[in-house]
Amino acid sequence: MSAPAKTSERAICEAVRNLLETGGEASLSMRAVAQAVGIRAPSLYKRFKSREDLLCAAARDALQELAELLRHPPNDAQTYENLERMAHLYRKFAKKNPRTYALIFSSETMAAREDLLAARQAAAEPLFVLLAHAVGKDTALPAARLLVSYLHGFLSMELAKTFRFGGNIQDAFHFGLTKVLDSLLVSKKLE
Amino acid sequence: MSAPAKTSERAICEAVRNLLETGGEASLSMRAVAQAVGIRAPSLYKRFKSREDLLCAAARDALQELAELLRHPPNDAQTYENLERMAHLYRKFAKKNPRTYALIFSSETMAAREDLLAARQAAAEPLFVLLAHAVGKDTALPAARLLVSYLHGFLSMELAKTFRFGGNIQDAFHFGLTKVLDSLLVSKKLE
DNA sequence: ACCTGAACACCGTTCAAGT
DNA sequence: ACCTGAACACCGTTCAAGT
Repeated sequence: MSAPAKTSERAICEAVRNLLETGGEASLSMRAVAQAVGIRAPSLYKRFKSREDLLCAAARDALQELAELLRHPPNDAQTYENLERMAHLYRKFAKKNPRTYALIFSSETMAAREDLLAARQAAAEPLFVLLAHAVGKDTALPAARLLVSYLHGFLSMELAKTFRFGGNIQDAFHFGLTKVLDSLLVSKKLE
Repeated sequence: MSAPAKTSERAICEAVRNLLETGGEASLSMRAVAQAVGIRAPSLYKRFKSREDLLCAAARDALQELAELLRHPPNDAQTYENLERMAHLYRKFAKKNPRTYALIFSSETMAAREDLLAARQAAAEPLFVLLAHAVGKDTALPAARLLVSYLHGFLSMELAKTFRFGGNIQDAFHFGLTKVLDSLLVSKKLE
């Protein structure tokens, strides 16, 4: 006879993300996660083959949420404004889920995990499409790498509290974003 | 009678960095570090009050090395060329010490550690000085934040193997760097 | 002062046993 | 099929004892 499932993969991912944001990685023991969803640690291994697998599932969950967020820009606006808007949505997501955001990019856990690389790629897709349309296929790739590098770098440093000389951080973000977009879309913007 | 010191803080930091680069964070147990310098784990606590302290010391060590590397640009060159050169030195350091580089910026361990924030600031200082000279005091801060965000973001993604669509990565780095520097120094460059 | 072995509470993971 | 308690090897850390 089947023991009824007390939880679900979905609920576990949610619990992981909540625990992570509340208490940091240190609070993410298998026992703590299990308790949060009302089971015991060994049961988690029926659904995830290791702790790393569990964290990756939570990261994938967050990446899907991010992809969703970026998927539907209002397409009546200019390319430039759409890119600007997506950048601010990206920042908003990172600031709302700082530790999950760090998890997504924690190289040690995540590099070389095919599913996660694909999920990151999917999240970056709408941005890539906009850029391809704006700068042409030839430069779309390096252009995307510039924009994504700036976004990730800024957020990474902002969340790690590396910006310590005051000044308005929001303004600094917008300043850099404008420089990056301008440098990529100069000709486009003048049309 | 004093038991003679079998090792030094210096040697321990070196061992930590070697172990880290060789085997990743997983191989960085207190027992493994101790063994690498010929002592037992409890002795490490005479010098560092916790594992986190030990990792921070290694990170500080690496940051000092980076600061040294960036400290002496040939000042007969143009500001633009100096910035370009520093950016490539920064990338070279990160690629040579990928896991140590990740450690330096691992937010969870490192945020809010005053000594590390100061060390990061010291490493960024020469870059900041060059920019202040180039764009003026008013915009030096956001300009530095843009450049540093780009550098860190690009390296962070490159080391995490996030760039998966081929294309020459070195070229992409230079492409983005040129866009960033141009957008900041347009007027300067025309002089 | 610095080093050590023994011990503590904790962790990820396995496994045989229950329903 | 899913859940469980007991057990394993490991970990960071403490401490009393050695020199």
